[in-house]
Amino acid sequence: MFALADCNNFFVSCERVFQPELEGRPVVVLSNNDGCVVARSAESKALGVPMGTPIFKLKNLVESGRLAVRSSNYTLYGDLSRRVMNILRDAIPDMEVYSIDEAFLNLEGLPEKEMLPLCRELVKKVKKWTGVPVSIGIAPTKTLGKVANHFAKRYPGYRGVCMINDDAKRDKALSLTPIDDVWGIGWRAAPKLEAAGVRTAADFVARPESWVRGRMGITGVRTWKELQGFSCIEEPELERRQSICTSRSFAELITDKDELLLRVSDFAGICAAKLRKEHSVAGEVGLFIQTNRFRADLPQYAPWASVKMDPPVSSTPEIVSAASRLLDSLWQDGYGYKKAGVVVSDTHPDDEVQGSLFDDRLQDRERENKLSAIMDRVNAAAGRNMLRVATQRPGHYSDGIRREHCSGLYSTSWDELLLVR
DNA sequence: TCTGGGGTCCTAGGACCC
DNA sequence: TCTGGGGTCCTAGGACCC
Repeated sequence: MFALADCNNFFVSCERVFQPELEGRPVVVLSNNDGCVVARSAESKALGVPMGTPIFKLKNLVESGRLAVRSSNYTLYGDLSRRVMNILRDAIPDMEVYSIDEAFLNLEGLPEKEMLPLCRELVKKVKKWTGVPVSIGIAPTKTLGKVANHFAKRYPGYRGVCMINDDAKRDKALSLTPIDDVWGIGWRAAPKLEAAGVRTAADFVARPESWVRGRMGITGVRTWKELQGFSCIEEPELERRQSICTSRSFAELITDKDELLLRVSDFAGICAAKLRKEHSVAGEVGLFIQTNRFRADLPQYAPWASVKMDPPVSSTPEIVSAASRLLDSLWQDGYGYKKAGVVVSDTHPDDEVQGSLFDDRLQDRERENKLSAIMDRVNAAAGRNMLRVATQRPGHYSDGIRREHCSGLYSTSWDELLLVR
């Protein structure tokens, strides 16, 4: 059996921990650059605010004081997430952290009658120790755990925990679950299924496997089996990420190449530091730049390019310089750029790098790696970007990114305290 | 004026191998 | 004139997740 622990309205709950005046009010948290709604309190859902709404569409609600707004504060959310996960891990060490606000706990070996009391205790403990409300769904597969979790969240009678542990409960739950609420059924597949008469998860499992396979491929069949209690979604063994992307939208359109280079260099530097943090190197560096796709009145341009790195690298100078060369190749005058991103991919463990036969920069490379290691140490102690490549931007990473409703640095880390203005 | 960021997996088709 | 069969690897794009 799995237990899926999922924090309720996580970003909003984090804001409320330190701003209790937000309790009981409609609240939303916005995406980076204050673009659109990425988290809603129960009260704002009740107001009918859809997920992903661009904030300008909610102007009336905000200005009339009926809706409270916060910019996203990922330092805070990351901190609280870590605390919640530690409490869960303490109880069930065999845990897979699935995202910032949810984790699968493997309950194997635990007697079934102890599952519900243990999870109820966990819900109370997380709330008491961190202030974050969490719900838990218990079931024989991950997909059913999601279903159970929905019920735990929706109906207070469950007191935060719902368990699906026999056929009768499963059938009932499936017949009450709309098909588009099922984990693994996305916005493309759901309308097609509905058009074919599949309105609930129960309708879906009633179809033959071949029908599902023909329309949705192997992934659809997996969901179909999981809903019937046959576990087939494995824990990803990947410790190392296969790609790392750092991208942002900008508050203003950027028309100056040097200005964009500062941002792109900074994104590249962040990617390099992230790579080193997980002891990886990347065999490819990519860059995309984009104009504002919502401005139909302006010319559009959104190119992508990448370059192979042989041997694979993780040093800041090398990745920044690769990104800079890519920008040279992509840049076109006459456009206003709204967003850019650096992606490093084809990652390998840094102790398994194979030297290149034609590497004429071996010595430089060794020096740059040492330099990067020193940068990491200094920046860990003295604050992010204290040491940087000259084309990286000085100042705080949120400069040039809109954050007009940001909450305080309640849980805060040293580097943010140091760099905040 | 204002529309996020960061990932994974699957599939189909082409290039290439013997 | 005839012009196989069976593989792997890579890539781009689609779909999904939070």
